Amino acid sequence: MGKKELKSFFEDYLKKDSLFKNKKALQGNYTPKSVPYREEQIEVLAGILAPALRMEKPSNIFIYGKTGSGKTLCVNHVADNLIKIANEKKIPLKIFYLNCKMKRVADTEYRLVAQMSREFGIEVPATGLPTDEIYKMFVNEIDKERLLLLLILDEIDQLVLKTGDEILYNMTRLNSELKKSELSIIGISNDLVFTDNLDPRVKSSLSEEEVVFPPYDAIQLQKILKQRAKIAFKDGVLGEGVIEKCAAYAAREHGDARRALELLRVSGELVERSNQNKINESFIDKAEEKLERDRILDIVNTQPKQFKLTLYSIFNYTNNGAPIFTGDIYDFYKEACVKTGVKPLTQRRVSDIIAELDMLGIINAKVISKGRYGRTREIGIAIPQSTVPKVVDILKEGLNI
DNA sequence: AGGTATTCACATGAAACTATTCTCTGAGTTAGG
DNA sequence: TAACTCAGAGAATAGTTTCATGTGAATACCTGT
Repeated sequence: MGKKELKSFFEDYLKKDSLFKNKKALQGNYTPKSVPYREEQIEVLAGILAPALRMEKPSNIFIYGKTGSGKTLCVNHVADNLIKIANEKKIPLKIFYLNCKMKRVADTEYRLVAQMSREFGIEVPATGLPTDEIYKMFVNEIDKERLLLLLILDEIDQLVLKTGDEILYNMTRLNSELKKSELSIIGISNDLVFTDNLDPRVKSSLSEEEVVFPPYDAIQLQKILKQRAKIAFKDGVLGEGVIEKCAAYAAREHGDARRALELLRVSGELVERSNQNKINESFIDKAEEKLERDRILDIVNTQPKQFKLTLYSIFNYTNNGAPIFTGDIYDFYKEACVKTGVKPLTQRRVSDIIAELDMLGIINAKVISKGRYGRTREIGIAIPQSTVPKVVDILKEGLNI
């Protein structure tokens, strides 16, 4: 694009009306005024937490539900209202929201407590102190005066997966160390069977109350989408059947409302970019493709070198149609290491890396037994053919091949 | 033929190690009184 | 003597290695017919 055309491109862009009235309504962190189809859960939550306003410690709560079923949204909704009232009535209530999946923020015991301490204005170093030391600091700080603490731990299953369940035991035990203040925990989990392999002591004290968020069905998703679309888009932009299709796609994926909204937003963006002014069904397919491609490219881009090398080996090792096994990949990988001057990892480690790549959904790696010929993983590529070349390019670039 | 014992090629687990980043502590050093 | 510097000990964390144990089913090997 030449200089002149570029200028007129931007000018044209400005002249064009946007399809969007308020794009924020379709973005992940948007908080709508009401949460449809979750009245029941909100009511239950409110009921459990309400004693906080009388300075009585609310029960610990455990919340289950698949991704995009409105867990976080509802909890925050209730928490916001609660804290508003508490502030009005001058009740010493504090609510923390921590997402345990956030890398380098709250994904270990130390960091969790450190993060909470920071919210209280205590300077805590990122490392160097023993964990019980910062526990002590935290306890001292919150126990200075009477205080009710509500700790919302989002994606708590990830935390336990990484660090074990004693962390939860410690958290629940904190109450016995606190003289004046009290602490309640709200755990949010995507994993429905998460508590099954939890220490029974932890389990019973943590899930005094349980709230389940069932997935939305297609009809409910439609209503939600309509509500948001009304805020987000200008009138007459949405074509026939668009909402329905978005809802159907998301319903297929265990009723993930977040995904449905994302789909709608990206469709809108694609339409805008192609200089049209109406969203029709075909754009939803394109949007889904784009979302998926972006997700993959993003994952691939952010992997560490050894993961990239392993992935490169998987994409480049061909056995003309025959199934591919861990051993094959490891051999290829070792050669690739020699070529790129990287010190090869042990097979043990590469095996783990393959398992992790499988978890990320880039490859399929199924453990199979070949009988007399051993037990291994059968590896296949799990991304659409059309994105493979692009991924290989990224890998080559990242590895200087 | 039917049954069971082996065996392969890794998977899976646990522990220990390496390297980096950061704190704390106490010994040694410095500079001002 | 107070303030400063700096090395050494300890922590947390991420990524790995080492060592040990587990495992599903195709084959090898029996056994009795």
